[in-house]
Amino acid sequence: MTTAKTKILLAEDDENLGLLLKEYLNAKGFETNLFANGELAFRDFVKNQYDICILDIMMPVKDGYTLAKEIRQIDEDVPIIFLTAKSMKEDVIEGFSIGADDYITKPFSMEELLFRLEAILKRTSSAHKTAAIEKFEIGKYVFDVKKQTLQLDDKVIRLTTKESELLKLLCTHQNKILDRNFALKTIWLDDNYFNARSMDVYITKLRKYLKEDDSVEILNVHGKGFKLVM
Amino acid sequence: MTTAKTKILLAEDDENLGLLLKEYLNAKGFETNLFANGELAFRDFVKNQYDICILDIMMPVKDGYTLAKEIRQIDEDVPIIFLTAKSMKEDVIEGFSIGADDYITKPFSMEELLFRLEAILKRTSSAHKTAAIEKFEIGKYVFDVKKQTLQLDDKVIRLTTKESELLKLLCTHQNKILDRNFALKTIWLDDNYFNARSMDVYITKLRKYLKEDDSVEILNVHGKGFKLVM
DNA sequence: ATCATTCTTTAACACTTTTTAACTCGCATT
DNA sequence: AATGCGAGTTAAAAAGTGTTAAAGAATGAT
Repeated sequence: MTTAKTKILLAEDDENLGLLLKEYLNAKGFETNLFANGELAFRDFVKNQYDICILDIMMPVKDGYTLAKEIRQIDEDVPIIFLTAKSMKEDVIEGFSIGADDYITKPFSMEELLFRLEAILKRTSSAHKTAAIEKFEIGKYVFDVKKQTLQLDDKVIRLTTKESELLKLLCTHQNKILDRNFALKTIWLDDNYFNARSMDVYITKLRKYLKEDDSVEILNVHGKGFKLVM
Repeated sequence: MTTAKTKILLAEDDENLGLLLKEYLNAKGFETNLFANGELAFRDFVKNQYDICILDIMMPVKDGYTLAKEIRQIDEDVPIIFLTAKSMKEDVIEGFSIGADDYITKPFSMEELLFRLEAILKRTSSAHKTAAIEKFEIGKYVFDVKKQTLQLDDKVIRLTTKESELLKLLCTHQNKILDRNFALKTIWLDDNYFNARSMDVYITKLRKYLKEDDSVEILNVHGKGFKLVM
């Protein structure tokens, strides 16, 4: 039996660094595909199966963060590592790193990258088998995150992506306050006024879906966020 | 079903001690996230679900006591252990330990920490299942903390967050004086003049809600605070 | 490509929550 | 009784939220 090589998607606009990384990783036994911007990387990601993605944040045409978000749209699980400039503020990186498995600040050593890479692959490959089904019980409802459905007895409500993302955040914070801005940055990527209003609209929708069970409620905490209590 | 690791939030500014504790706890099967100050710890707490918090009192930027209060704002139940310097007076510690499940004076052995940790987890994890409903009987009223409702016979009054928080504090101090500044710092985080006046407005509101039962009263203790008697 | 459908955002308006202001009353110390 | 400060109360201001409908985008089928 032949063990397939671990496939790496590498998005890096700096050609020197990109080729260097590719050479190094391939020498270490990986199969690396390099793309000069997020657009090209994404087009290839759609067509191929990758085990891990290494994305530079700063890239022309499509930046790494946007790319990561798009990758997440079609694959919730593939590990993503960000490459960030050291000059970036910690809180910015923190925002970026949401949904990422790790980030490395430039300049970094090849060894460091390899180390983290292996740590993540180890961690995710074992977790992969168990984390397949993710369901929440919300009162009498059953919320299937992956299938984006909300089930009550024999009635199945199909949720949209945004509805599902928001409900998932509420569930993971159940009986705690889900901070408005956190939710906005996580789901909408930007906590501006319009996105905030959009979120309010979705809260209304979720409340409508959940109104059949009085033991479940989405409370508002003025100026802070929302709380799913049950 | 997979048993998830118990997640520990560790806030400790002494890097040596912090890493040591983290290593030790992880070796014992916990998943520990270490933060160098209260600010960083809080930011992460908002985003993640922790099973227990271990907070050093003395920390730069944001001390452990302040952090604990903010944590309590969004999570009433998560166990909190304080790490305190031995030099602290007992009465100070007592004040600090309000809302905490335990405190350990430095220096302490790893074994001691582990012992207390497990004791608390045992205690709270079993309580968790029952303590889901937190209700107070206030005369003929029933106050549901989680759902922020005040019920009298078949009439249900929906309380706002601030109303609910204040009433809860009054209930936990029933027939005892609820200190003004304590309440302000707990709910408003700051005991300035305007917040104090705001609190007075809320006292008026609560009195109105509770006026149907003469056996219940919110008394003022001049210059000290308020007392819910019944 | 075009149309129909679904999802998401924007707009509009009503309503709530919280804070601030203003005025009044009461307690305590002189 | 006079003073000063704390507290009681009401109302308005300021900010935030609830809700519905329609516009705009994205998606999928013909």
